[in-house]
Amino acid sequence: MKKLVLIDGNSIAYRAFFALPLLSNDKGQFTNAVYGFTTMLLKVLEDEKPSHLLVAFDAGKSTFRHQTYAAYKGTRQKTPSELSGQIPLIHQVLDAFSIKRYEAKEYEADDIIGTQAKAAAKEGYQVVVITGDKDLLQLVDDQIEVVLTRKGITEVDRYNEAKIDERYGLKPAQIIDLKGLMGDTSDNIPGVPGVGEKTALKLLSEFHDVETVLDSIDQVSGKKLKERLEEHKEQAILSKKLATIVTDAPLEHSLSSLLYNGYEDANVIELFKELSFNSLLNRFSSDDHVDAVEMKELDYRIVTEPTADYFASPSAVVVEVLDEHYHHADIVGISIANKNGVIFIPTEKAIQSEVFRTFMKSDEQEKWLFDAKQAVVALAWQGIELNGVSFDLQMASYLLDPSLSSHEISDIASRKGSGGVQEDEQVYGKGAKKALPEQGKVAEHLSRKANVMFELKQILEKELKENEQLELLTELEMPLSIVLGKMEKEGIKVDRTQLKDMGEDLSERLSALEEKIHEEAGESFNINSPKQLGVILFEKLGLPPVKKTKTGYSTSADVLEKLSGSHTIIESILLYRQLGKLYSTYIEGLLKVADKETGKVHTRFNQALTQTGRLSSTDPNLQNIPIRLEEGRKIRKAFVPSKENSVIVSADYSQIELRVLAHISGDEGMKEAFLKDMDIHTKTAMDVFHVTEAEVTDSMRRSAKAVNFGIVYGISDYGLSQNLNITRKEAKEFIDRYLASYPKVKAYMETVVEEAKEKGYVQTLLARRRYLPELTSRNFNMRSFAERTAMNTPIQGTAADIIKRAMVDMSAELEKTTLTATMLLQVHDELIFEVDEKDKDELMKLVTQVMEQALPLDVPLKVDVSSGASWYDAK
DNA sequence: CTTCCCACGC
DNA sequence: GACGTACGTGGGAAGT
Repeated sequence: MKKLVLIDGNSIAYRAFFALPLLSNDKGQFTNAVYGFTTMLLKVLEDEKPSHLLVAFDAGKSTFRHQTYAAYKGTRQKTPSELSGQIPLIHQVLDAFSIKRYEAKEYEADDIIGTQAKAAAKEGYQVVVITGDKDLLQLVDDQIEVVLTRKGITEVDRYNEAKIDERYGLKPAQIIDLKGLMGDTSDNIPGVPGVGEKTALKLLSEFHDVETVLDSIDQVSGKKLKERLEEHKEQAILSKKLATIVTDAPLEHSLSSLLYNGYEDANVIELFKELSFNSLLNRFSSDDHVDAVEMKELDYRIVTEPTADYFASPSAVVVEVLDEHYHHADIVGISIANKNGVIFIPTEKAIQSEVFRTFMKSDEQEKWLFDAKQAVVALAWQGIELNGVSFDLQMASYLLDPSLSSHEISDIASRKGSGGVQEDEQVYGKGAKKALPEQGKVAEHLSRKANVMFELKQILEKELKENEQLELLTELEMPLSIVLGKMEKEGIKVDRTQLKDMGEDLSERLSALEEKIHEEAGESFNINSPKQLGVILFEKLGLPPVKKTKTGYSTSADVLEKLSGSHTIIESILLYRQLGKLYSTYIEGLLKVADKETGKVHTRFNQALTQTGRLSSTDPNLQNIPIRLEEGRKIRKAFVPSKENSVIVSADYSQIELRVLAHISGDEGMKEAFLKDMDIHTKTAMDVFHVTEAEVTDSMRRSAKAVNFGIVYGISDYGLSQNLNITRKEAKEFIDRYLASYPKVKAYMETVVEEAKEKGYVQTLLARRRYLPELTSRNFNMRSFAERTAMNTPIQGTAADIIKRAMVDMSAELEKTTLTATMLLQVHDELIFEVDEKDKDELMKLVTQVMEQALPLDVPLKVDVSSGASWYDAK
């Protein structure tokens, strides 16, 4: 299908200019309209996938309309110079995208579009017009659609004939009659005074068009209206003529010349850099479109018998693991780049090579990697030790800006202008189609990666230094990744038999419950389907729907809890959900990933993902094993020591975030709580409600706890109101009282937002950064969210820094001692170990000491530690 | 294969 | 006053 997209250049530029704040690049050029136009353009290319494309511009000067009607566009304000200066830049963007643009002296963009649209439709094309100008709706027919910007530039409405009928009750051709009657102030088209949209639509529904209206004035109801129509007859005809888009303007190009063949990435990247469109560069480079970056020749050698002269210090080393589940995964191959050149070694040859193994093991031979943890773990499973990692490109990229969606080598490369590396997805494919290409292609791809890493290391290291983040990388995250790698490889043992037993019990109870629920509902249905459940509850049983989701009734737990008591089915459903979750996610889920022989699960900690600096855990996620409800907590009984005579030890920080807040803000009241080791929620209740410790009621403590919780996670007054089931106003008052009780916390909250606005980012005690461009957003929500994030991230992020440092320290301590103890897991503020019983007491003492001393604050850090035969018992 | 809803942890 | 509201991972349903 041939598809022509016509873009109204001036109209979109104009919209973009007013929709976005007045941005400028480092050369002082204003770029907001260019930016908005470009985002729209990218969206159109992606959504519409045009085979033919044209952007039309107004030539400016005098068109036939001015000659017809001198006052045409007479009231329009002169285009602001900040915008007109951007038009040539928009032209440059189009040139970079190899998109044809056009302007004609005597005609407006509308007329070019009208002419082109009708001509193309005649040839059988599907046509889409992109504009902000409603006038163009008149072009719509069964082959032509008009996409109108609604608010800003991203929100659009798509008009076909049906949609126009729905909106106006008119045929597309009647749009000009509408304009003829009501006029258009922005173009200074007069229309008939006193006739607005309502009256015009009424007249048109009765008489169809301007001419018929004017011929039938005597039939029009309303004396005043009759007079006006009579008086402004000619003006109405003229107005209609002005609003009519020309569809037979002379065009100097053929339709086939609008054929769109895509663009050269390099051209676009170059221009985006010039314009400082960094965010687009990111998005752009992660897109998998059209032509690949042109590649320079790279000299590399496939080596099957590595000799010492191929290795040097430092070397960039690529250890390619195709499966993201890198435990037990095959290594595709290895590439090494250094001063002696670039080589590729097939995996089996590398594993057999003594000289390679020695090189990898050596502490002295410096190696730069991308995701060192993955390499360490994958190699360890192959019996190869990796030491001497002195730079990790992925970690570096993450620390420089955790918000970037990709820290892939190819993306970092194109971001930094190095190019020359294909996306992994382009080389290997994705999903079911993922496969290994011939060795030559793999060798080249890996070699290019290694080669570019050599260059990128210098660039990112320099940026880290400028940010004073190099130490964070080399002294914290990189040592930590080695520690995490060991923990992942070690794994934690789950008792499969116990899980199966629990599973059988659950499964029986679930069947019984299912039967009961179907009985209570009076029919059988899928309880796991929110859609079906909603119909049963709110239609069949007639319960009041409390909340709606985008797609129907909400059946979430908090909704059901509000309904509990109104029908016995509710409680059954809540229990069914609870048990169902346990069964599918935790019993089945864990059994699926537990090694059949060893019973161990080997999670992967993602160290380069969260915006706050925390870790995350996948396959399985061991950071969300149930604890709150006893039923679920029992799952933890299945997590047991892997060795004989050993126990599980759990050590968790008590209130680490609030301690960090007390330290950062320096608030005396809050510090006092921790210096005196008081219960923080009780202390908060005392301070907020101005009562003595003895007077604090359960409800007061619960509210205080919810506010403390809110502070730690950066929730809004709305979030707090939901938590406490109170009104938003009450929640806000509560927060205000809290801040009044802790004045330095209030001051901190204010200054941190101010500073973040100035600098563009917030940071933790150990210089972890998070950029918050939304702080200057005009959208209240986005701005508020950014403000809460600014307050919260230094707190949560510093807590993450602290436990990370404790892990690195603890690992070093364990290596120094003869304790038979292994670190197994981290759950944000908790560390889990396995230890021989004889060393239990010593380990508990050591871990407490290390964790409490990890980072000295103005208040003490407190660690609760306990042990038991399973994770459940270590409480 | 993707999106939505829901639920678990900190 | 509207806006739609901590960070993650994963399972099942349902729509493409």
